[in-house]
Amino acid sequence: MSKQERISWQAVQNEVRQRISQRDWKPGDFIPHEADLAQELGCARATVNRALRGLAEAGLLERRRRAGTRVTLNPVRRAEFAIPLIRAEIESKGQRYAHSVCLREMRLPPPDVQARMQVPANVTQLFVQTLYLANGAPYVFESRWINMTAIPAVRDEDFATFSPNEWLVREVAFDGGDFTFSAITASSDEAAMLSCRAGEGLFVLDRTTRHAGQVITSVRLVFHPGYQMHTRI
Amino acid sequence: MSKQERISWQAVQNEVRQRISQRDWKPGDFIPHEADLAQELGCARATVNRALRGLAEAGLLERRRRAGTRVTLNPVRRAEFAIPLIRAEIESKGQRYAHSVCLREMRLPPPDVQARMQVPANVTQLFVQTLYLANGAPYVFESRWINMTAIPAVRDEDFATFSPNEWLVREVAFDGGDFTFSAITASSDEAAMLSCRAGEGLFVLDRTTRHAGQVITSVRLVFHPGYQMHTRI
DNA sequence: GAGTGGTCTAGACCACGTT
DNA sequence: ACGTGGTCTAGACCACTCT
Repeated sequence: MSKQERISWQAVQNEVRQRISQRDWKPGDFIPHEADLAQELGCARATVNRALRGLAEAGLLERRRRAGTRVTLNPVRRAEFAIPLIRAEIESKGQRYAHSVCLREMRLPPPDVQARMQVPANVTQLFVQTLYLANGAPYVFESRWINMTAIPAVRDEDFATFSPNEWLVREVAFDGGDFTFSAITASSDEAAMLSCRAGEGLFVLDRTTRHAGQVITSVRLVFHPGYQMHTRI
Repeated sequence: MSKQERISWQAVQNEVRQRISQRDWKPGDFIPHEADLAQELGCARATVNRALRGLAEAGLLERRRRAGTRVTLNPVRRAEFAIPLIRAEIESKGQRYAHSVCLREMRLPPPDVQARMQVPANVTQLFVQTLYLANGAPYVFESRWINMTAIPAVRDEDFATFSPNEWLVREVAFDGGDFTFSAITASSDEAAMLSCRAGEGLFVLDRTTRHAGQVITSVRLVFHPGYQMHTRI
């Protein structure tokens, strides 16, 4: 009797990855059908399916019913970023977290914010500006609009113990959002807030957060000079 | 006879999502075991497993053997970016693509690049600078180091028809990489390349690409002023 | 129409972490 | 130790899509 070794779906993935990597199967090629692969590798078709599905999710394969499975021609490289709480980001670097609310008032949003938030033109919303500090040094400057219609409870919140960022994460459920990353040239105001020179290049994240079809909040984060965002495939 | 309806794993996911969303199961709570859920919902345990695994991957649940499954306390928000070919990115906006190689020479990498590329200190590598254009206007300026030991075939390539970006994607397999996003203040050289003023804030992507444990290439992309990178959850 | 991936089932065994 | 999630199997049917 030959020993019966169980083939894991990870083993199948590795095998397939290798064949692709070694150009056994080239970009654009069709690879064998699930049933054939299962027989060749000595495992159930479900195991092959599990393996190939993972590779397809990773963008390495393209699968279509009836047509078959092929090696992706131009693998779209995808990078995934974790979007942590600012507090968590600072404390994970071993630095001391603090925040200070600079401004908190009801205000009429400018047209672009009205559009992003899908709110009526003549209704004021809550506008909060907050500076976040790491070891006492400016880390990121936040300008945030909060939809008062969607989140009426925010009316009585002064964000002293919980920053707008934390408060919203704790109190409100999210289910979607848009992110835009860009670079700006620091204005004198921004330079003053972040204790840097006017004219420096600053990393910016604009985020709009939704829940149940409503926009909850729209925020711009301007990071200190030298800030970096990392990820890895 | 009651009609036998098949329960899909998506249906199970929706049910679970709803119970979490309705605070039926609150953050931190343990949810029923797979076997119990399967019986309650009238499907196989494998179906429940498929559903819960997906929610765990999405960060909504935390699963541990023996301990059970609980609703994640502070769901980590994740954003996924597609990293397209520069040509594809430009052409997808309906703009005309072009590139021009400004510099191509063997050169000793500076220490930080040596470290990133894990190459010996006294070996020259290929250094290529390329400007990418959209409708004739500077789009992104690329400074790239290519590991000649790993990719000897690049010796005879002048990147006239295929840019370094495209050539490498076509000729070399990747299996990993590091990405760093940041903002810089344009130097006069960079300003000249990108036809902008010195001192402007520019969006920068540093990328190091690996294959089979070797570093293939290390590249810095400096984008034109106003460049934005979008994503959505 | 027919072939391929997508999914469900019922049962079984295993790995691992909690106790 | 023991219980829970993790996985594999063999078989079946279905959905989609290409010809």
